Amino acid sequence: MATFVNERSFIMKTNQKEHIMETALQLFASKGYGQTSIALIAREAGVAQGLMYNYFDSKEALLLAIMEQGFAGVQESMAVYAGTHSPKKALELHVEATFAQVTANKNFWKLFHAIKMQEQVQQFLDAEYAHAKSFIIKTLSGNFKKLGYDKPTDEAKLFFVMIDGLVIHHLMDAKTFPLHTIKKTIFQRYHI
Amino acid sequence: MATFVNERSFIMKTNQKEHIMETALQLFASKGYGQTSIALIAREAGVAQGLMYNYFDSKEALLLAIMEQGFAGVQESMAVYAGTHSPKKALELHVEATFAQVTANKNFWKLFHAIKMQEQVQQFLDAEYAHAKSFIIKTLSGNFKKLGYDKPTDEAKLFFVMIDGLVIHHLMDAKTFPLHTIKKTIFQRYHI
Amino acid sequence: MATFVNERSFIMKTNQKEHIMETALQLFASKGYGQTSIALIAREAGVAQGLMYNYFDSKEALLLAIMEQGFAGVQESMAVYAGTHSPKKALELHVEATFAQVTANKNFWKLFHAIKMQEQVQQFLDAEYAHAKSFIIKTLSGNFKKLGYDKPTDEAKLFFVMIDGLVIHHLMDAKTFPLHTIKKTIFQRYHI
Amino acid sequence: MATFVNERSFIMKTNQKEHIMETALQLFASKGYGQTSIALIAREAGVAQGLMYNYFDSKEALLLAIMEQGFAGVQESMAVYAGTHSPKKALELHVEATFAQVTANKNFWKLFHAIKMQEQVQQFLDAEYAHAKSFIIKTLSGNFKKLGYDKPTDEAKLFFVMIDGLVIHHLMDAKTFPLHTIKKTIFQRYHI
DNA sequence: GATGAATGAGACTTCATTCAT
DNA sequence: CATGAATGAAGTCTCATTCAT
Repeated sequence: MATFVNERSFIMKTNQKEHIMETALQLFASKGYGQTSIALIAREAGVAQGLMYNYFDSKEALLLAIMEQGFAGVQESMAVYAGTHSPKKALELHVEATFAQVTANKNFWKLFHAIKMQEQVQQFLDAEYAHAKSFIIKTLSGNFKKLGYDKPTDEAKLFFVMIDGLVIHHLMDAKTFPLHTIKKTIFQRYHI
Repeated sequence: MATFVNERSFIMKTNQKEHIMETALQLFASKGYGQTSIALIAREAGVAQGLMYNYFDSKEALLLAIMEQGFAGVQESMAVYAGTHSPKKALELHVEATFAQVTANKNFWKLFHAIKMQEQVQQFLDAEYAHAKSFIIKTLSGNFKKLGYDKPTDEAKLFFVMIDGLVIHHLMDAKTFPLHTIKKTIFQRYHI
Repeated sequence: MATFVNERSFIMKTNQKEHIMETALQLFASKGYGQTSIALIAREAGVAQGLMYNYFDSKEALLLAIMEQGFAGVQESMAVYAGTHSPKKALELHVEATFAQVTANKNFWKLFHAIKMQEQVQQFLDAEYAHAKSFIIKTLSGNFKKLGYDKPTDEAKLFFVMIDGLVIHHLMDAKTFPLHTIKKTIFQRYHI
Repeated sequence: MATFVNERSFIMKTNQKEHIMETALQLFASKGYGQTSIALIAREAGVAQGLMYNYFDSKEALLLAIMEQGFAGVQESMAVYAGTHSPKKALELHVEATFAQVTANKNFWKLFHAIKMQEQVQQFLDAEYAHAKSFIIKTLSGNFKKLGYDKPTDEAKLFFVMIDGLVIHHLMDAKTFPLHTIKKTIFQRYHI
């Protein structure tokens, strides 16, 4: 009996925190971090303003928690195709995984791309992001080398910014930039 | 005499307005629009806070003026290669002109890319930006068609997001993403 | 059996109430009443926040309870030398008892002296404090009269504020104002 | 003409800042620092809340400014009797100057004594206060030595806490502890 | 045009207190 | 009795904007 109560209250707590994070993510993504007030998040989430501070030390800590959760998703997703593959298969999986990530997590990626250019925020993103970025480029570079490309690192960078650019424009205007249609053109270009 | 005085004050005014816009652009680009206060802009520009409102109705109007000035630069730059060219030359000129624009106007493009994902701002950007975007893609598409590409519109979109992605990453990390080195890889890929 | 359980729970309760009061006193004394939150007291005492309100109606009631407990100590201590003594012995005992009180109860006296000048708090202190103060002065005055002092009431007031001043400075800086060293000078001055 | 305007606006500015400080001092002294909100100060001073922050960086900075102004008064006052005097005259002047200070500046001294026991505030008081305290005790000690007292430093400390204790009680209850009546008893005691 | 003091709405945050469990 | 999640009022502070000079 007591166990049941504890479980339920644990679930409630978790849900409440999750609920706040989801509401905040949605608002941050659509209005921007700076334009989203704590008051609005609380109102939309249907909780009192003060409750936010039971779960997060500050508005910035809330943002950080959201970002970390999002990055955790990326790492999971990257782990999927980390195994040894043929270089072509690896390129294919990178694209597929990236698109799947973005599709499943649109709000997170909108927020991420909106925020990443602001110097002040880069500090706490850099630890996680710069590392992921250089890891991806190194991996891509290895694959392009195996495929006999002339300057594999430059090819990798170009591939990376192409995927990233496509994702960014897809997030802003999904109709004009549909991932799965343009993906075919990418695969043709790289003979995947 | 009076004419001279008027001219001088006109010049002063123009210079001061320009000076404020440049100061604001630099601060917006480095700290973000929301994190830059009118007080800071005035202090950095060496003018009184109230003076801003002689030139701009509001902080948002100041941003709008900066954006419009930036877009005017783009149109000028696009006009350069608007003439009839061979499709390859046209692609080359597009890349060159874009990179030249970005290099000459780093702060504007940093600000633009930082701001473009926020729904609220998109409204007044859309009029100018969406139009430019679709114009560029249409032009690129025409060139890819002339070059015999299979799906010229998708090729154009891919080309566009690739250039854009490269520019974005260059603005964030110029050392890892040098425009002129990676440009060569682009030209090779498209046989330019 | 039931009696035993009741006794135990009664003891627990008493101890817990005492424990909360002691924790609160220590925090009030070191951080100040206003700077000490209920949350902190509960955390330091190792109990739930809500539990406080089973024992005390409010934060102010907790303070009041602490103050009353402290004053009870004073009255006990004063009872010790309330008997008939020679006037010199009475003065001596007053000093000794005061210093013993302060030494045994540093936190309470720190809190008391930090709080006593705030008008708002004086209201509920006044009932207890003003009475004690005037009682002490009256008693001292009687002793100085017996000793043949010219203006015994003024002497009593001076004696009182001297002891009080010494205690206050001792509480703030015990090294510079050691009670037992300066006590000797007092005794010499009054030929005790 | 322009000079006149400048002068007047300078005076206005100065007055406004002074006016806020005086209002704040009065409220801090009567309600306590923690119990006095910025909103109340602004309301009492008849200005907007935001204006406070044109003159003071924070509520604490406002307190600091008030304290510094108060201490400046003390130093001025101490300079008056800093010259060479007979030791008796020096003691007399110390008492007179202290009482004059307190009488002229009741609110400041109420605030000071209410605040001085709070650990957190002591940090920025210590620089100014601890120095003044030890200077006064050293000076008094010199005088008591000249007068042939046995343990001049302990005498000085006792004298100091006696004056301080009297001031504190006078500030709380001026009727029971009138400075000028009790002063006579002090002077008799020390044969001044 | 130019100044900068003044405004006031609104942001983030804290915290005593309540209440369902 | 005990918990601690939840509340909501109130506090400090920021900042775009106005206006008298």
